[in-house]
Amino acid sequence: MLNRPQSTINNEGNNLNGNSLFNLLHSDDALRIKNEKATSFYKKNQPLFIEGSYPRGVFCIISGKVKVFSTGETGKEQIIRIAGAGDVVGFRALFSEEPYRLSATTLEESSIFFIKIEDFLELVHSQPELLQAVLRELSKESGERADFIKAMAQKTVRERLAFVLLVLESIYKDDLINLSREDLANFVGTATETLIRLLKDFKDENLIEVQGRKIKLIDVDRIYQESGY
Amino acid sequence: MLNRPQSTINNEGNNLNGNSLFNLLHSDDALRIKNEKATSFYKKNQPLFIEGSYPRGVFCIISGKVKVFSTGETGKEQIIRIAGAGDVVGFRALFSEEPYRLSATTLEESSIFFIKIEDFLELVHSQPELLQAVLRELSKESGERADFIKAMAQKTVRERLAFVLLVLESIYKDDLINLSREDLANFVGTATETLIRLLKDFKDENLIEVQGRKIKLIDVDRIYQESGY
DNA sequence: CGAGCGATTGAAAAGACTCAACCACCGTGG
DNA sequence: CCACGGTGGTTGAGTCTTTTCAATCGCTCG
Repeated sequence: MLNRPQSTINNEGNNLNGNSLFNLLHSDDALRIKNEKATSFYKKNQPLFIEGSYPRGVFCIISGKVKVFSTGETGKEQIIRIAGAGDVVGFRALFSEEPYRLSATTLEESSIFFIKIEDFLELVHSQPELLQAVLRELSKESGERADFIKAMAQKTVRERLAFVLLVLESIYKDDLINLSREDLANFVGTATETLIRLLKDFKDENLIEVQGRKIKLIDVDRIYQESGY
Repeated sequence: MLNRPQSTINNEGNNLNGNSLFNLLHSDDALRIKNEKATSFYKKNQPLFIEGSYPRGVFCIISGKVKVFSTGETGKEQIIRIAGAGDVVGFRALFSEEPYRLSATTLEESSIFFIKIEDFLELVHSQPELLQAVLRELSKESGERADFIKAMAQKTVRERLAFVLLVLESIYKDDLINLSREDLANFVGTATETLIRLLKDFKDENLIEVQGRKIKLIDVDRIYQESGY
């Protein structure tokens, strides 16, 4: 069996075990009670935070999807991560004493609970497992980003698309991948037109099926091969 | 005055204040005594650690330069970071319970002290400031890497070269930048030939001066403009 | 129905890479 | 002391991927 990059860029890997950041936060009783009220519903395309502003807390995604991105000088977004249910977003900036470098926006209706910065930091410093989880998550993120840098520098657009499709599959799980062509292009790091042409190639080669804007992976093994890993 | 990206990719910013990871480690008396013996001299091109192996500790660079990189399927290296005196290398993997994703190799004769993983972790968990520094450093690294991803995806090679030259200047400080053309290309994320041609352009435009393999920045402000930030 | 946005296609241009050859420098060994 | 070989640096030319720009299409919404 191929060793697919399921734990890369997104952090699905952690969601399965109880020690993930999300699970530790979510299973905290006091916090949960507090958060019965703190859980909010977000419509599509609502921002959680914006590049340059200062962090006020962390966001735990109960359901829905969020894109985390940075906007270039030309206005083009580079998506760094797509987060889904069980992911925690926006905790990096809490420790760096800097404003956010990235923005986060919902991609679909989402249910998200918010933990205030004071509460979060207090928890982190009072629960060793939580601290451990934060350190692990941060480290993992940093490592994955190094891989991403290499991919951007050395891989072709086609290879990156294959890779991104696999990552997205692990985030969308049973659902079909459902992203605008532009967002998909901004994740792969290419022009929208190039992305569309490559998607068509993939379809012609029976690697994927396309249903409107939705994408279904047909031949995962071959897509993996195409990703060049 | 332009706001140059001095604190990006490398971590020079921290070296000036006493709370940097390096300073906290270096000023720890017990550790320092222990490390009188643990400080080693490395020749040029000696590896500190290699992608895929398991971490045994962290490396504090007293003097010299180290490249941190990942090797692609084709054998081409992508340099993620160049570390110099006052930098700490190899601590990310300690917290992620993974093998190293990156390799590190000296670029010149270096003097480096090594802290064993047990000692390091014990210190981190007994000294709040040190923990704080680790969290800050990890966060900063992750944020910088997000920027790097965007640069790779959206900027031209020329812009990236300008940017990398500024970063390198902050690492080489008073010295001239002294890297092989290949390493420079692998940092910028381009082919060696392309890099050489662009360097020539920069020279013709009086942005830099070239002395053998060494590079001197002449017009920093204009280089900054060229970087597209 | 018309406006507007996202998706798609085509054609041309540009940026960057590859390949191949050549040069320059340097240390080695005869 | 000098020829030799090797490595890193440089140049040229051709190719290819990817981008850009322009135009069209299809659909939804007011």
